[in-house]
Amino acid sequence: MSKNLVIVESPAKAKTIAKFLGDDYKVMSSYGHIRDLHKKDFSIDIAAGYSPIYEIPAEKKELVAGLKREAKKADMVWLASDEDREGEAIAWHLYEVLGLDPAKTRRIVFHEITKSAILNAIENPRDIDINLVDAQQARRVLDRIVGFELSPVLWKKIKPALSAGRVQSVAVRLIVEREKEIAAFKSEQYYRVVAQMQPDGTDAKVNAELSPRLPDEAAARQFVTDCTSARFSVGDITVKPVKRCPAPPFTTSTLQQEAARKLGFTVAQTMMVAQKLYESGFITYMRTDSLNLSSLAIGTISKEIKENIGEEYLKIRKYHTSSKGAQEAHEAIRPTNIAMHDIAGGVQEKKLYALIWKRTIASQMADALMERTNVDISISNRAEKFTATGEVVKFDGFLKVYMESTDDDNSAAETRQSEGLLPAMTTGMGMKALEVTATQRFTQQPPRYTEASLVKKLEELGIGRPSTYAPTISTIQNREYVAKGEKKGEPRSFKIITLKGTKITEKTGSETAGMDKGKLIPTDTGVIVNDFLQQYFPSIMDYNFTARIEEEFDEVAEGKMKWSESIDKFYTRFHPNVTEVSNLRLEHKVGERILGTDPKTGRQVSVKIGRFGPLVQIGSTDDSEKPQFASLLKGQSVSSITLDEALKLFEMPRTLGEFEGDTVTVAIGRFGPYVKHGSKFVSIPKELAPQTITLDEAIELIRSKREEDAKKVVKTFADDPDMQVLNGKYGVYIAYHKKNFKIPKGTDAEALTLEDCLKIVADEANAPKKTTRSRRTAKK
DNA sequence: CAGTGAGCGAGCTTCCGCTTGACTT
Repeated sequence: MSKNLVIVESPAKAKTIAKFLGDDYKVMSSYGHIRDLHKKDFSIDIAAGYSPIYEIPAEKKELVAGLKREAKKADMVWLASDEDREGEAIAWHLYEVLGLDPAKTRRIVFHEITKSAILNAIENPRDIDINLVDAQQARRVLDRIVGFELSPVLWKKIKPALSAGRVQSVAVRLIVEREKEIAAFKSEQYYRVVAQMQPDGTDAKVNAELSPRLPDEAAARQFVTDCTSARFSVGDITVKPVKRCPAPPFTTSTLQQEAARKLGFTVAQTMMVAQKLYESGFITYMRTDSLNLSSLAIGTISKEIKENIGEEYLKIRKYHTSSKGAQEAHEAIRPTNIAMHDIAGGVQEKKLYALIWKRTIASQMADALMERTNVDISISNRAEKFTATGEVVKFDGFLKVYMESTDDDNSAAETRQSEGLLPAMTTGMGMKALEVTATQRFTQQPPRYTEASLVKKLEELGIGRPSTYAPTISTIQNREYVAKGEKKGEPRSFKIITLKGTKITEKTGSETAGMDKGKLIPTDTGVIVNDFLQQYFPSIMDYNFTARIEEEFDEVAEGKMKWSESIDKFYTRFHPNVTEVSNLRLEHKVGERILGTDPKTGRQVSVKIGRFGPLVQIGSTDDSEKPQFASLLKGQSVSSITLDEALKLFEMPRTLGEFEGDTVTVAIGRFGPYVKHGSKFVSIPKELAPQTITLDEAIELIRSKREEDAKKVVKTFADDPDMQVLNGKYGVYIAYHKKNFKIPKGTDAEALTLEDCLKIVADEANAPKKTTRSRRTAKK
């Protein structure tokens, strides 16, 4: 029997530590927090000094009972949760819930999972830091107050089931404001002039760019014309060394960014794959904001670089976390064993591992040394100068293994000219212009956020934590505040003026401007909720709200302020504000826009957010006659829809005629336009418009839908028409009384009898709802 | 891409941060 019980947060960590400690120690995991405010109740007793009412969630009861049993048996309980605010609170909740004896309880922390670090921690135990616990309670209570007081205001004023919170609402604000910047953006034209030059007496070619850029077509034309009679000569030549440093090792946020850029992963995908790598023991913990590498890791990385890359490539570096609110309970994300260059596993796991491996190695490698040469080329009849830039790598350093990507792919393309070595040139040397090209360009609108660039921005603002970046991104999409959208670009033509030899030609090119795919775009609901919150709760929406409140929590952690005082200061201002806004009698519904009057009825036409999303309304609820409603179509927006477009939506449903004795109608539903025939529905494809579709086209759709349905049915039974074996997205399944059932693996679906099917249905119904996995299997 | 095709009502929704399952008919 173990004399000691060690409790850590994660089971994977528990497994590793158990190996170091031997039989006298039993190591268990708390799986994060074991206690929290009730999921659905407010659970804060405001009158009793904001006292939180905690409960152990049902799914943790069994776990807690197990911990309690083992704690009773142990001579000493070591609380080894992370050394940050949340970790301290976990230790305290364990202490309280397990009813631990102070004489037989120790709080320990270690910064890396090595035998010496853990033994050292055990040699140096301390008490639970109650100030740090209080700072966590303040954080928890504040977030609950903000979320649970603000959200109901939105239900009342805008639409049910919406949500607001300290983190998510600011994330939405960033996206909404970026979209407003884009809408207000006016692109300006300029002319970029590049030339291909040849130093006299050589056949070398040099690419050079004019600086500054030219403002308009007239200037560009004048410049190119001037070039026909100009003499070009080499002016100043400057050679300077340039160095580049490697990026620091990965944190959660930078891993999410690089995996998005280099591998095309979503942030949720990155975290899932990283979790697998962590559980398999390939990488260190993946939710971290620390840039630190353990001394042991640095040792093995050095060895790896010296042995396999070269001693001159080694440069040991210490990185310091600069992001606000970093708590550094873990290491940076790195391979647990750097000598392992490749791992066994799926394609995604291999790719992500390779990325982490390279980044980690590169972070301890030497700077890359470059030599950049700038050559000015003067023009006899103009004040501007061309510049040719050459860059040669003198020592590749970390670039040998890894190079960080940037979000801005345009700038990379524009500077491509400056790569490589320049031919030998000397000041005063004459040059010939082989070709001069002036191209009309346009300034770029601000970029929309991607999931990863939003995470980066949130981290910069100190909002959210490594464990919440991915869930926050999911939440704002699930609430339909933002969506990954596609923006079709606008075609745009641009002018190119070229001088070749002595001949000037002009032509027009075309490109697509402002196209975007997979970027985060606010929905109508997102914009309206954001504007509402900003108008009535500006302090919560302030980008610095979290930073300011964190400063106060720091004071609580240092024992300079009581946590309830800090909450009281906030609540006495916030709560009256909530009450006031909640009781506000608004003249219009929030976000409503009046489009005009319906020419047919003379009634008012308006758009707003309804119970089920954006809608158009003819008439008002005050009228004696009931108003008419219609949902907006995909791609339409409350902020931009016109009266004509709105009225078109009421041309549905349209009756086309009869087919096989049933009426055929067209309408627009939740999932877009559809044809209804009797009780059957068929979606109308994009090529056909519901306004113009004919009866024949509709019948064609109905027929092809029938064909598809026929393919879907694998088997039916004469004795029971309700029982069907169908072919769906995930394979063959059984449909019975509007419910679906999966078929056991390895069954031949064709051979199923009605009895077989009924048995599968019955088994499913009898099966316990939640399979509580037996401890026997868990132990193994 | 299998299925869904509303809109008074009654009762529900909601936060952020720790951590993994056991599910994805």
